[in-house]
Amino acid sequence: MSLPHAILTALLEKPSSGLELTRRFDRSIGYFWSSTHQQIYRELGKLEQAGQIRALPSAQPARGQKKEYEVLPAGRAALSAWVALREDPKQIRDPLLLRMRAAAVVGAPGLDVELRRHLELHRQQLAEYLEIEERDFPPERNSEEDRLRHLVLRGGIDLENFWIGWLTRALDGILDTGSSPPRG
Amino acid sequence: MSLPHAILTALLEKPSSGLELTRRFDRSIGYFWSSTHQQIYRELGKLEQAGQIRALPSAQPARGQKKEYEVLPAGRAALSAWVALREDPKQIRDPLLLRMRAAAVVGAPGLDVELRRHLELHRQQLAEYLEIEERDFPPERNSEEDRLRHLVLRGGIDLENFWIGWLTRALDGILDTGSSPPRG
DNA sequence: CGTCATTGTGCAACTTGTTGCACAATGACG
DNA sequence: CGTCATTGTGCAACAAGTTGCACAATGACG
Repeated sequence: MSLPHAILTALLEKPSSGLELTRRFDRSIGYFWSSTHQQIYRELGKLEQAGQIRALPSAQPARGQKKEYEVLPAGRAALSAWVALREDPKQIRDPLLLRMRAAAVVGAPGLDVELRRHLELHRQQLAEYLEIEERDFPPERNSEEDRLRHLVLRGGIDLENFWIGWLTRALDGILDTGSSPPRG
Repeated sequence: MSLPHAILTALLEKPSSGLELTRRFDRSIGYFWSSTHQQIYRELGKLEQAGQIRALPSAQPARGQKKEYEVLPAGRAALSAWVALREDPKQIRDPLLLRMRAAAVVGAPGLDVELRRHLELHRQQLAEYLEIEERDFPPERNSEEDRLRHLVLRGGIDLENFWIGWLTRALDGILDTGSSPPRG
Protein backbone atom coordinates (compact mmCIF):
# COMPACT_ATOMS: atom_id res chain seq x y z
CA MET A 1 0.00 0.00 0.00
CA SER A 2 2.95 2.38 0.18
CA LEU A 3 4.61 2.39 -3.21
CA PRO A 4 2.16 4.80 -4.84
CA HIS A 5 2.70 7.19 -1.94
CA ALA A 6 6.44 6.90 -2.23
CA ILE A 7 6.09 7.80 -5.91
CA LEU A 8 3.79 10.73 -5.19
CA THR A 9 6.25 12.05 -2.63
CA ALA A 10 9.13 11.74 -5.06
CA LEU A 11 7.16 13.45 -7.84
CA LEU A 12 6.15 16.30 -5.55
CA GLU A 13 9.76 16.83 -4.67
CA LYS A 14 10.48 16.95 -8.40
CA PRO A 15 8.53 15.93 -11.54
CA SER A 16 10.34 13.07 -13.25
CA SER A 17 10.20 10.37 -15.87
CA GLY A 18 10.05 6.70 -14.99
CA LEU A 19 13.75 6.21 -15.31
CA GLU A 20 14.59 9.27 -13.26
CA LEU A 21 12.28 7.98 -10.55
CA THR A 22 13.99 4.63 -10.70
CA ARG A 23 17.35 6.31 -10.16
CA ARG A 24 16.02 8.33 -7.26
CA PHE A 25 14.64 5.15 -5.77
CA ASP A 26 18.15 3.76 -5.88
CA ARG A 27 19.22 6.70 -3.73
CA SER A 28 17.30 8.83 -1.29
CA ILE A 29 13.72 7.57 -1.33
CA GLY A 30 14.80 4.01 -1.98
CA TYR A 31 16.82 4.00 1.24
CA PHE A 32 13.64 3.29 3.10
CA TRP A 33 11.31 2.20 0.32
CA SER A 34 13.06 0.36 -2.46
CA SER A 35 11.52 -0.60 -5.76
CA THR A 36 12.35 -1.74 -9.27
CA HIS A 37 11.68 0.14 -12.48
CA GLN A 38 9.07 -2.42 -13.53
CA GLN A 39 7.07 -1.82 -10.43
CA ILE A 40 7.43 1.92 -10.81
CA TYR A 41 6.20 2.00 -14.41
CA ARG A 42 3.28 -0.19 -13.51
CA GLU A 43 2.38 2.08 -10.63
CA LEU A 44 2.78 5.24 -12.72
CA GLY A 45 0.23 3.78 -15.10
CA LYS A 46 -2.22 3.16 -12.29
CA LEU A 47 -1.72 6.61 -10.79
CA GLU A 48 -2.27 8.26 -14.17
CA GLN A 49 -5.38 6.13 -14.70
CA ALA A 50 -6.63 7.25 -11.29
CA GLY A 51 -6.13 10.92 -12.16
CA GLN A 52 -3.56 11.51 -9.44
CA ILE A 53 -0.69 12.33 -11.78
CA ARG A 54 -0.36 13.29 -15.42
CA ALA A 55 2.29 13.19 -18.09
CA LEU A 56 3.61 16.66 -18.90
CA PRO A 57 2.09 17.87 -22.20
CA SER A 58 5.44 18.02 -23.97
CA ALA A 59 5.95 14.28 -23.62
CA GLN A 60 4.99 11.88 -26.41
CA PRO A 61 2.84 8.86 -25.62
CA ALA A 62 5.06 6.50 -27.62
CA ARG A 63 6.98 3.56 -26.29
CA GLY A 64 10.63 4.19 -25.60
CA GLN A 65 9.81 7.89 -25.47
CA LYS A 66 10.65 9.83 -22.35
CA LYS A 67 7.59 10.84 -20.38
CA GLU A 68 7.68 13.23 -17.42
CA TYR A 69 5.01 13.05 -14.78
CA GLU A 70 3.73 15.63 -12.34
CA VAL A 71 1.32 15.33 -9.43
CA LEU A 72 -2.26 16.59 -9.78
CA PRO A 73 -4.26 18.07 -6.88
CA ALA A 74 -6.06 14.76 -6.42
CA GLY A 75 -2.70 13.08 -5.97
CA ARG A 76 -1.58 15.57 -3.37
CA ALA A 77 -4.86 15.10 -1.52
CA ALA A 78 -4.48 11.32 -1.61
CA LEU A 79 -0.98 11.61 -0.21
CA SER A 80 -2.10 13.95 2.57
CA ALA A 81 -4.83 11.50 3.49
CA TRP A 82 -2.35 8.65 3.60
CA VAL A 83 0.08 10.59 5.77
CA ALA A 84 -2.67 11.05 8.33
CA LEU A 85 -3.32 7.31 8.59
CA ARG A 86 -2.25 5.31 11.60
CA GLU A 87 -0.36 2.15 10.88
CA ASP A 88 1.20 -0.21 13.39
CA PRO A 89 4.86 -1.02 13.02
CA LYS A 90 5.09 -4.33 11.26
CA GLN A 91 6.83 -7.32 12.77
CA ILE A 92 10.50 -7.79 12.05
CA ARG A 93 11.13 -10.20 9.21
CA ASP A 94 14.81 -10.78 8.88
CA PRO A 95 16.41 -13.76 7.15
CA LEU A 96 19.71 -13.34 8.99
CA LEU A 97 18.12 -13.63 12.42
CA LEU A 98 16.12 -16.60 11.18
CA ARG A 99 19.26 -18.19 9.80
CA MET A 100 20.91 -17.79 13.15
CA ARG A 101 18.03 -19.41 14.93
CA ALA A 102 18.15 -22.29 12.46
CA ALA A 103 21.90 -22.50 13.03
CA ALA A 104 21.19 -23.09 16.70
CA VAL A 105 19.42 -26.31 15.66
CA VAL A 106 21.34 -27.69 12.69
CA GLY A 107 24.69 -25.99 13.20
CA ALA A 108 26.43 -23.46 10.99
CA PRO A 109 30.09 -23.96 10.12
CA GLY A 110 30.53 -20.68 8.25
CA LEU A 111 28.11 -18.40 10.01
CA ASP A 112 30.80 -16.03 11.26
CA VAL A 113 31.93 -15.39 7.70
CA GLU A 114 28.43 -14.34 6.76
CA LEU A 115 28.16 -12.12 9.83
CA ARG A 116 31.41 -10.40 8.97
CA ARG A 117 30.22 -9.85 5.43
CA HIS A 118 27.03 -8.23 6.68
CA LEU A 119 29.02 -6.13 9.10
CA GLU A 120 31.07 -4.79 6.22
CA LEU A 121 27.97 -4.06 4.12
CA HIS A 122 26.35 -2.16 6.96
CA ARG A 123 29.52 -0.16 7.51
CA GLN A 124 29.49 0.84 3.87
CA GLN A 125 25.85 1.83 4.01
CA LEU A 126 26.51 3.88 7.12
CA ALA A 127 29.39 5.66 5.45
CA GLU A 128 27.12 6.50 2.52
CA TYR A 129 24.45 7.92 4.80
CA LEU A 130 26.98 10.00 6.68
CA GLU A 131 28.24 11.46 3.43
CA ILE A 132 24.72 12.42 2.47
CA GLU A 133 24.16 13.93 5.88
CA GLU A 134 27.25 16.06 5.60
CA ARG A 135 26.40 17.18 2.07
CA ASP A 136 22.66 17.75 2.38
CA PHE A 137 22.19 18.78 5.98
CA PRO A 138 24.72 21.36 7.09
CA PRO A 139 23.92 22.89 10.49
CA GLU A 140 22.67 26.19 9.03
CA ARG A 141 19.76 24.84 6.98
CA ASN A 142 16.93 24.36 9.34
CA SER A 143 13.54 24.66 7.67
CA GLU A 144 10.77 22.37 8.86
CA GLU A 145 11.06 20.27 5.70
CA ASP A 146 14.79 19.84 6.09
CA ARG A 147 14.31 18.91 9.66
CA LEU A 148 11.89 16.10 8.86
CA ARG A 149 14.03 14.82 6.04
CA HIS A 150 17.06 14.91 8.28
CA LEU A 151 15.22 12.89 10.91
CA VAL A 152 14.39 10.28 8.29
CA LEU A 153 18.04 10.07 7.29
CA ARG A 154 18.96 9.87 10.97
CA GLY A 155 16.67 6.85 11.16
CA GLY A 156 18.76 5.16 8.50
CA ILE A 157 21.97 6.08 10.27
CA ASP A 158 20.79 4.86 13.66
CA LEU A 159 19.53 1.64 12.11
CA GLU A 160 22.89 0.90 10.53
CA ASN A 161 24.53 1.61 13.84
CA PHE A 162 22.20 -0.87 15.49
CA TRP A 163 23.24 -3.57 13.01
CA ILE A 164 26.91 -2.79 13.36
CA GLY A 165 26.66 -2.99 17.13
CA TRP A 166 24.67 -6.18 17.14
CA LEU A 167 26.81 -7.93 14.53
CA THR A 168 29.93 -7.00 16.45
CA ARG A 169 28.57 -8.41 19.66
CA ALA A 170 27.26 -11.50 17.86
CA LEU A 171 30.70 -12.20 16.41
CA ASP A 172 32.26 -11.84 19.84
CA GLY A 173 29.72 -14.25 21.26
CA ILE A 174 30.08 -16.83 18.53
CA LEU A 175 33.82 -16.86 18.28
CA ASP A 176 34.31 -17.70 21.93
CA THR A 177 33.36 -21.28 21.17
CA GLY A 178 33.50 -21.53 17.40
CA SER A 179 30.26 -22.45 15.66
CA SER A 180 30.37 -26.14 14.90
CA PRO A 181 27.14 -28.14 14.83
CA PRO A 182 25.73 -28.73 18.29
CA ARG A 183 24.26 -32.02 17.07
CA GLY A 184 23.51 -33.95 13.85
CA MET B 1 12.01 -17.97 0.43
CA SER B 2 12.26 -18.12 4.20
CA LEU B 3 8.94 -19.30 5.55
CA PRO B 4 9.53 -23.01 4.88
CA HIS B 5 12.85 -22.74 6.70
CA ALA B 6 11.24 -20.98 9.61
CA ILE B 7 8.78 -23.86 9.82
CA LEU B 8 11.49 -26.50 9.57
CA THR B 9 13.38 -24.79 12.37
CA ALA B 10 10.30 -24.65 14.55
CA LEU B 11 9.47 -28.30 13.88
CA LEU B 12 12.99 -29.39 14.68
CA GLU B 13 12.78 -27.59 17.96
CA LYS B 14 9.55 -29.48 18.60
CA PRO B 15 7.13 -31.49 16.37
CA SER B 16 3.81 -29.67 16.23
CA SER B 17 0.45 -29.40 14.58
CA GLY B 18 -0.51 -26.48 12.39
CA LEU B 19 -2.21 -24.60 15.17
CA GLU B 20 0.62 -25.14 17.61
CA LEU B 21 2.99 -23.79 14.99
CA THR B 22 0.74 -20.81 14.51
CA ARG B 23 0.88 -20.10 18.23
CA ARG B 24 4.63 -20.43 18.31
CA PHE B 25 4.82 -18.05 15.37
CA ASP B 26 2.93 -15.56 17.48
CA ARG B 27 5.69 -15.80 20.04
CA SER B 28 9.32 -16.75 19.68
CA ILE B 29 9.88 -17.55 16.00
CA GLY B 30 7.34 -15.01 14.85
CA TYR B 31 9.30 -12.23 16.54
CA PHE B 32 11.54 -12.15 13.52
CA TRP B 33 9.53 -14.09 10.97
CA SER B 34 5.81 -13.62 11.37
CA SER B 35 3.16 -15.57 9.53
CA THR B 36 -0.53 -16.42 9.57
CA HIS B 37 -2.05 -19.85 10.04
CA GLN B 38 -3.26 -19.93 6.44
CA GLN B 39 0.22 -19.46 5.14
CA ILE B 40 1.55 -22.05 7.55
CA TYR B 41 -0.95 -24.71 6.53
CA ARG B 42 -0.26 -24.05 2.90
CA GLU B 43 3.45 -24.38 3.47
CA LEU B 44 3.07 -27.52 5.59
CA GLY B 45 1.27 -29.07 2.64
CA LYS B 46 4.09 -28.17 0.28
CA LEU B 47 6.78 -29.42 2.65
CA GLU B 48 4.96 -32.73 3.09
CA GLN B 49 4.57 -33.01 -0.67
CA ALA B 50 8.29 -32.40 -1.04
CA GLY B 51 9.13 -35.16 1.41
CA GLN B 52 10.78 -32.83 3.91
CA ILE B 53 8.31 -33.40 6.72
CA ARG B 54 5.65 -36.01 7.50
CA ALA B 55 2.55 -36.25 9.63
CA LEU B 56 3.10 -38.46 12.67
CA PRO B 57 1.46 -41.87 12.07
CA SER B 58 -1.02 -41.42 14.89
CA ALA B 59 -2.61 -38.43 13.19
CA GLN B 60 -5.73 -38.83 11.05
CA PRO B 61 -5.81 -37.34 7.55
CA ALA B 62 -9.28 -35.87 8.09
CA ARG B 63 -10.22 -32.23 8.05
CA GLY B 64 -10.55 -30.58 11.42
CA GLN B 65 -8.42 -33.40 12.83
CA LYS B 66 -5.24 -32.54 14.62
CA LYS B 67 -2.16 -33.51 12.67
CA GLU B 68 1.35 -33.40 14.12
CA TYR B 69 4.31 -33.01 11.82
CA GLU B 70 7.94 -33.96 12.23
CA VAL B 71 10.97 -33.17 10.10
CA LEU B 72 12.45 -35.87 7.84
CA PRO B 73 16.17 -36.15 7.05
CA ALA B 74 15.60 -34.45 3.69
CA GLY B 75 14.08 -31.50 5.54
CA ARG B 76 16.98 -31.20 7.89
CA ALA B 77 19.36 -31.34 4.94
CA ALA B 78 17.42 -28.65 3.11
CA LEU B 79 17.54 -26.43 6.19
CA SER B 80 21.29 -26.96 6.59
CA ALA B 81 21.80 -26.03 2.97
CA TRP B 82 19.73 -22.88 3.40
CA VAL B 83 21.62 -21.85 6.52
CA ALA B 84 24.85 -21.98 4.55
CA LEU B 85 23.54 -19.58 1.89
CA ARG B 86 24.73 -16.03 1.66
CA GLU B 87 22.04 -13.41 1.43
CA ASP B 88 22.50 -9.67 1.38
CA PRO B 89 20.61 -7.62 3.94
CA LYS B 90 17.52 -6.30 2.26
CA GLN B 91 16.80 -2.61 1.97
CA ILE B 92 14.78 -0.99 4.71
CA ARG B 93 11.11 -0.68 3.82
CA ASP B 94 9.37 1.23 6.52
CA PRO B 95 6.04 3.01 6.13
CA LEU B 96 6.66 5.30 9.09
CA LEU B 97 9.87 6.72 7.63
CA LEU B 98 8.14 7.10 4.29
CA ARG B 99 5.24 8.84 5.96
CA MET B 100 7.63 11.26 7.57
CA ARG B 101 9.29 12.01 4.29
CA ALA B 102 5.89 12.62 2.72
CA ALA B 103 5.04 14.84 5.67
CA ALA B 104 8.02 17.00 4.78
CA VAL B 105 6.26 17.76 1.50
CA VAL B 106 2.54 17.91 2.27
CA GLY B 107 2.65 18.62 5.98
CA ALA B 108 1.40 16.46 8.83
CA PRO B 109 -0.73 18.01 11.54
CA GLY B 110 -0.90 14.91 13.77
CA LEU B 111 2.40 13.24 13.10
CA ASP B 112 3.62 13.59 16.68
CA VAL B 113 0.61 11.63 17.95
CA GLU B 114 1.49 8.77 15.66
CA LEU B 115 5.13 8.88 16.73
CA ARG B 116 4.13 8.75 20.37
CA ARG B 117 1.89 5.79 19.67
CA HIS B 118 4.72 3.93 17.98
CA LEU B 119 7.01 4.79 20.85
CA GLU B 120 4.59 3.20 23.26
CA LEU B 121 4.23 0.08 21.11
CA HIS B 122 7.98 -0.35 20.89
CA ARG B 123 8.31 0.07 24.63
CA GLN B 124 5.78 -2.70 25.14
CA GLN B 125 7.56 -4.98 22.72
CA LEU B 126 10.85 -4.29 24.45
CA ALA B 127 9.36 -5.12 27.84
CA GLU B 128 8.08 -8.41 26.42
CA TYR B 129 11.50 -9.31 25.05
CA LEU B 130 13.18 -8.47 28.34
CA GLU B 131 10.78 -10.74 30.17
CA ILE B 132 11.59 -13.57 27.80
CA GLU B 133 15.27 -12.91 28.25
CA GLU B 134 15.00 -13.08 32.00
CA ARG B 135 12.92 -16.23 31.90
CA ASP B 136 14.70 -18.19 29.17
CA PHE B 137 18.29 -17.05 29.42
CA PRO B 138 19.54 -17.00 32.99
CA PRO B 139 23.32 -16.48 33.23
CA GLU B 140 24.04 -20.14 34.05
CA ARG B 141 22.68 -21.74 30.88
CA ASN B 142 25.32 -21.39 28.29
CA SER B 143 25.23 -24.10 25.65
CA GLU B 144 26.09 -23.13 22.08
CA GLU B 145 22.42 -23.37 21.11
CA ASP B 146 21.29 -21.13 23.93
CA ARG B 147 23.96 -18.68 23.03
CA LEU B 148 22.82 -18.36 19.43
CA ARG B 149 19.18 -18.10 20.41
CA HIS B 150 20.07 -15.50 23.00
CA LEU B 151 21.90 -13.48 20.36
CA VAL B 152 18.81 -13.57 18.18
CA LEU B 153 16.68 -12.32 21.04
CA ARG B 154 19.30 -9.65 21.71
CA GLY B 155 18.82 -8.57 18.11
CA GLY B 156 15.17 -7.98 18.83
CA ILE B 157 15.97 -6.10 22.02
CA ASP B 158 18.58 -3.88 20.38
CA LEU B 159 16.24 -3.16 17.50
CA GLU B 160 13.47 -2.01 19.82
CA ASN B 161 15.99 0.16 21.61
CA PHE B 162 16.96 1.71 18.31
CA TRP B 163 13.34 2.60 17.58
CA ILE B 164 12.76 3.97 21.06
CA GLY B 165 15.83 6.12 20.78
CA TRP B 166 15.04 7.39 17.32
CA LEU B 167 11.39 8.09 18.04
CA THR B 168 12.35 9.98 21.18
CA ARG B 169 14.79 12.16 19.27
CA ALA B 170 12.31 12.61 16.42
CA LEU B 171 9.65 13.86 18.83
CA ASP B 172 12.13 16.29 20.36
CA GLY B 173 13.03 17.56 16.91
CA ILE B 174 9.47 17.93 15.70
CA LEU B 175 7.99 19.55 18.77
CA ASP B 176 10.44 22.41 18.72
CA THR B 177 8.45 23.97 15.92
CA GLY B 178 5.19 22.04 15.83
CA SER B 179 4.41 20.16 12.64
CA SER B 180 2.04 22.26 10.63
CA PRO B 181 2.11 22.11 6.82
CA PRO B 182 5.17 23.83 5.37
CA ARG B 183 3.16 24.66 2.26
CA GLY B 184 -0.11 23.72 0.52
C1' DC C 1 23.92 3.54 -44.70
C1' DG C 2 24.10 -0.47 -41.26
C1' DT C 3 24.69 -2.23 -36.70
C1' DC C 4 25.61 -1.70 -32.04
C1' DA C 5 25.57 0.03 -27.28
C1' DT C 6 22.86 2.87 -24.35
C1' DT C 7 18.82 4.86 -22.53
C1' DG C 8 14.10 4.45 -21.62
C1' DT C 9 9.50 2.15 -21.40
C1' DG C 10 6.77 -1.65 -20.60
C1' DC C 11 4.36 -6.51 -20.54
C1' DA C 12 3.81 -11.26 -18.55
C1' DA C 13 4.57 -14.84 -15.47
C1' DC C 14 5.69 -16.05 -11.07
C1' DT C 15 6.29 -15.97 -5.93
C1' DT C 16 5.06 -14.44 -1.55
C1' DG C 17 1.98 -12.61 1.70
C1' DT C 18 -2.91 -11.15 3.12
C1' DT C 19 -7.93 -11.42 3.70
C1' DG C 20 -12.08 -13.60 4.06
C1' DC C 21 -14.38 -17.30 4.63
C1' DA C 22 -15.82 -22.43 5.03
C1' DC C 23 -15.81 -26.83 7.11
C1' DA C 24 -14.91 -30.48 10.76
C1' DA C 25 -14.55 -32.26 15.53
C1' DT C 26 -15.44 -31.61 20.45
C1' DG C 27 -17.28 -30.60 24.68
C1' DA C 28 -20.45 -27.55 27.53
C1' DC C 29 -25.09 -26.36 28.55
C1' DG C 30 -30.07 -26.43 28.52
C1' DC D 1 -30.95 -34.60 22.05
C1' DG D 2 -30.02 -29.90 19.91
C1' DT D 3 -27.27 -25.86 19.42
C1' DC D 4 -23.48 -23.18 20.45
C1' DA D 5 -18.74 -21.71 21.44
C1' DT D 6 -14.14 -23.28 20.82
C1' DT D 7 -10.41 -25.49 18.62
C1' DG D 8 -8.38 -26.87 14.49
C1' DT D 9 -7.73 -27.34 9.37
C1' DG D 10 -7.99 -25.55 4.98
C1' DC D 11 -9.45 -23.31 0.24
C1' DA D 12 -9.87 -19.26 -2.86
C1' DA D 13 -9.25 -14.73 -4.25
C1' DC D 14 -6.53 -11.03 -4.06
C1' DA D 15 -2.51 -7.73 -3.43
C1' DA D 16 2.25 -6.75 -3.58
C1' DG D 17 6.76 -7.60 -5.03
C1' DT D 18 10.24 -10.03 -8.19
C1' DT D 19 12.25 -11.85 -12.45
C1' DG D 20 12.88 -12.16 -17.12
C1' DC D 21 12.43 -10.44 -21.14
C1' DA D 22 10.85 -7.44 -25.23
C1' DC D 23 10.50 -3.28 -27.72
C1' DA D 24 11.46 1.67 -29.09
C1' DA D 25 14.44 5.76 -29.81
C1' DT D 26 19.03 7.75 -30.10
C1' DG D 27 23.58 8.58 -31.07
C1' DA D 28 28.35 6.70 -31.96
C1' DC D 29 31.26 4.32 -35.13
C1' DG D 30 32.76 2.07 -39.34
